[in-house]
Amino acid sequence: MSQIYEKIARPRRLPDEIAEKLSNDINSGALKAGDKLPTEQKLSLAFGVARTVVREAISQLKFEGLIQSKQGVGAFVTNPDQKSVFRIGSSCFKKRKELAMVLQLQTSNLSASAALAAENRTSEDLSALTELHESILNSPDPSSYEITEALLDTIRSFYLAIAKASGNIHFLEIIRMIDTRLNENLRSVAIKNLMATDVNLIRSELTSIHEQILQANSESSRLATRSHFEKSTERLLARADERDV
Amino acid sequence: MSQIYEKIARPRRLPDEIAEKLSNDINSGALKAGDKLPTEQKLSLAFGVARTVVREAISQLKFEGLIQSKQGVGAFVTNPDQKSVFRIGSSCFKKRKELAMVLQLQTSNLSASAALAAENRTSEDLSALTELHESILNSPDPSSYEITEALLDTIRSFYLAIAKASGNIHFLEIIRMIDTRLNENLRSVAIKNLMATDVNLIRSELTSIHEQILQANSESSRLATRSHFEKSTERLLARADERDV
DNA sequence: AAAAACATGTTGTCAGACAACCTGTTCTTG
DNA sequence: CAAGAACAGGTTGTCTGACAACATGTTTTT
Repeated sequence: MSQIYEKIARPRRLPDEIAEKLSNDINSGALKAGDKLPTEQKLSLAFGVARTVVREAISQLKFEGLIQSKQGVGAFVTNPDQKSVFRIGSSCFKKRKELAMVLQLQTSNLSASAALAAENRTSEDLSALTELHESILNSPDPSSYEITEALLDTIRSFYLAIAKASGNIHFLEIIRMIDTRLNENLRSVAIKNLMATDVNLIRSELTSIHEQILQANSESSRLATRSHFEKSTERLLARADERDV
Repeated sequence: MSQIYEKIARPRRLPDEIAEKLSNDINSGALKAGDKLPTEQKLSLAFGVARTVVREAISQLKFEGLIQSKQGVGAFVTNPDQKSVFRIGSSCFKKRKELAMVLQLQTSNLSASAALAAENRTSEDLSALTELHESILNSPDPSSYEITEALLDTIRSFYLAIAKASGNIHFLEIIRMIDTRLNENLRSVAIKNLMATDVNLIRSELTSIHEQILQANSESSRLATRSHFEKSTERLLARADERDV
């Protein structure tokens, strides 16, 4: 969020590529639950890589819960309800409809966080929220790209502060994860969208959220947050409709 | 859900052990964001295992987003806000308060799913929901452990059917994941709790959810689901208070 | 002084070997 | 003949050593 010029274009490693191919085969149904994977030797031959590479790939998928392996027998695709992690793939930001699903998820979790925050917020949470809120109110109107970028990050921090104030670590973690993925895939769209929006509208929506959490009004916090996110989603999707995404 | 006698006591593999140790060091703060991990050679020496084992462990943590590595330089702990997966560890079911957090998360996501389900349900979704609902209504009252077990699984399937009917794959996946973890860690408590509860109460709550989704009433579905889950949580926590968890 | 070459350390990949384990087959033994 | 033991083959788990690819700091050359 703070550092700039990061994360661009790291070269893909072989294990990652293979893990993705296997993962796709599983998700696409080419490999069904209970199926036995080809042996590591066959896979390494088929992909033309060393067995260690295949093993690292399988190790990742085991960690994710997609695969279980038994020594001396083989590796098997597990039932989908044995997955032990939740992740959002990069492919989920391609189409407008898929993007909408991710935003629905974020909306749901942040609304619930806001409701909990109204009940559980500590004084540190409150001062953090207030500080970010003031910063948003006092920020210059988005004219340049850079200014808008800073505003966006402040708003994102405000969201995360709500998640933290909920007192529920799981909400913080999942919201943070989704925020990260959204930022990775949609940052430029979000910024352009923000530049084309009436910022005072957003300010008033966020003020309402802040106000309700401040007053420890759980249900109102939930509704204000949901309302804000649903509007934000509409704005973003309208924008995403026109262009790159 | 259907198969019995599973999942007990598989021997831990070395990479998993090492991944967990490193993961703990990161979560406990012994390794902070930006820190450089010891080299693979030093780690393999320190743990007394081969470098391939260390590499598999690191590969898992990279996959999780906890670590980034640069060829020729080293491996580094990433900021917590770069994690690309969401997972709930087994430690989150130990204490009553931690369990409550997991249940809050499930409540939030299932409520949102129900609201979406009321809008997006297909006819297949409806028949699946109706069938499960009828099955719950007609189920014998929980007397024996086995009967209660079957009822619990039917109710769980009903929840998952709601998630599926939302039409949002992410809700289905995260709800399924949480359900799996809850079932792994709390199944026996949940069954005993169900045996000690007035099942007609639960039946009427679920009927209300079913009814509202059937009538495509989004907000009522949301509220009915939240209400049901909050009551369920209370019942379960009261029970968990007394005993094993 | 700047650029090129080199040295060193680290991760990424490769190849081969053996250990641990599972399964089915064959052999032994009662 | 049947039950158990021994064996054989295949697969995953671990180990070892080597080299390639890359980054960084040092030395040498121009």
